[in-house]
Amino acid sequence: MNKAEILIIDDEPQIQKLLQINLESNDYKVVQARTAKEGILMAANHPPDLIILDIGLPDKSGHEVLSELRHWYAKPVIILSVLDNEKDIVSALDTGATDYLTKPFRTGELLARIRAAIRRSQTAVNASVVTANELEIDLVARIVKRNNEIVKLTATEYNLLALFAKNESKVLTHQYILKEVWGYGYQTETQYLRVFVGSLRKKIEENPNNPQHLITESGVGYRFQ
Amino acid sequence: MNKAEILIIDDEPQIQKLLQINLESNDYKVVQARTAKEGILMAANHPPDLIILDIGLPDKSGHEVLSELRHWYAKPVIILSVLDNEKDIVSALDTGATDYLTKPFRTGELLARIRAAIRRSQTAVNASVVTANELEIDLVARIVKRNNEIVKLTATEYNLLALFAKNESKVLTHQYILKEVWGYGYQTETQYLRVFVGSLRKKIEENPNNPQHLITESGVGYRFQ
DNA sequence: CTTATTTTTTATAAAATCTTTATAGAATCT
DNA sequence: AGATTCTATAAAGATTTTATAAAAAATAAG
Repeated sequence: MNKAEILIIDDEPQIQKLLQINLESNDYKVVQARTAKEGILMAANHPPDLIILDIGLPDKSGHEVLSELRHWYAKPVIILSVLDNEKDIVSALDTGATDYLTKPFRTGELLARIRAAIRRSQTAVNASVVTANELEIDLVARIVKRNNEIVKLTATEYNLLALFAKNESKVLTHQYILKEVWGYGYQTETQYLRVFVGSLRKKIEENPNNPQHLITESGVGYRFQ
Repeated sequence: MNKAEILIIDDEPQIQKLLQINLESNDYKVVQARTAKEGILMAANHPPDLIILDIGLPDKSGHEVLSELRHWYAKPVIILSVLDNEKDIVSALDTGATDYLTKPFRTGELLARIRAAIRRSQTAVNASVVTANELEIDLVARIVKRNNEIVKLTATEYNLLALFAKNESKVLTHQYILKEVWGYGYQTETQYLRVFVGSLRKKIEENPNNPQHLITESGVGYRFQ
């Protein structure tokens, strides 16, 4: 397989250097931009396999860059931010960020998230069957199996799980989930979500009190892995 | 049912070993070949239920092997490749590959795809007789037997059951069923469906109150198994 | 033309699912 | 540490969906 190409949009030289060294030693091809304008231009000229985007850029906020990118760029965008600000995170994810990390971050974690994001973007398109350990979700047949046995799910439970499966290991915000599963206008009914995540966990988790698949991201949403 | 037999054509010993262990522990019988020539010979002498074919073989490209196989071998062929190359994928699928996976692959996913492929090849279009335990549905002769006795069905009942049989273990939505059996414009007549599913159950189920074949998927549709 | 069969409608009881409320516990913030 | 917000869970109530019988209408058969 060819080296995956990663574009880093960040104005801090230390971060740039750190990322470059780590990514290159992990066999990624690295391309760098220091401003929003430069980054967008580079992404447009030669679309990379993944973009790492800093929120605090000199010329334009990362949010704006993201929303601009998302008009035509479908591959993963991972957000970096010095702020551990919930509103910021939620807004970024809602705009279409694949993942987010707060500085300072652990390099190992970043690499893992990059791997996960790239893997997903490669298999997502044509994979009709999503598997996660003992779980198997067939998005065409609309059937969920656990240890090869069919799990009986209600329509809403299935829709919810399918949404998670399509966005494996990506944090989905409450708002986004509610909009996708219940429809526009239900975005404030967070309690629905809690109830249904609860019943899903009872059906798909080994131990629902210590979920391994449906992970709570407090204040933000949920993540499926 | 007998163990399904899988032929692996791959020259990398690690992959061979990995596949062998995983497949055998999932109750498949595994046969192995290390070259294209050997693989074709083995497939011809004793046709397996599925072939896993590596694209990068020492003596001949997997594409050639595939096209040669397809002259007489109709069962699933899953391609493995180190290249995540769209042109390659398209070309393989066009030559008749059932599925395509890039190395490194997740074992769970491969197993799921194998299951899906085998299931499809057993029931899909090419099968004119679908059997489910004591039931036998001959789609060419339009005859349904239960414990070897002919079941008398009306035209609509038969059309409905045939649709289910062609889509075994797949959830079909009300809308879809209505469109297929009654035609475009009947998609809201869900009650028809209930009535006919009811009468079908009386004819094909051991105990119509606890159906084993025609399963209700509340809020969505029905599933035949 | 009459009768039998099949399909469509209507009505209603039962089952399943979804929504809402209440409350206790966990996580996060100040 | 204490206050506040967020999360999990159970359970009651409301709503939707499903199953079934049976009548009415349409179609086919004799």
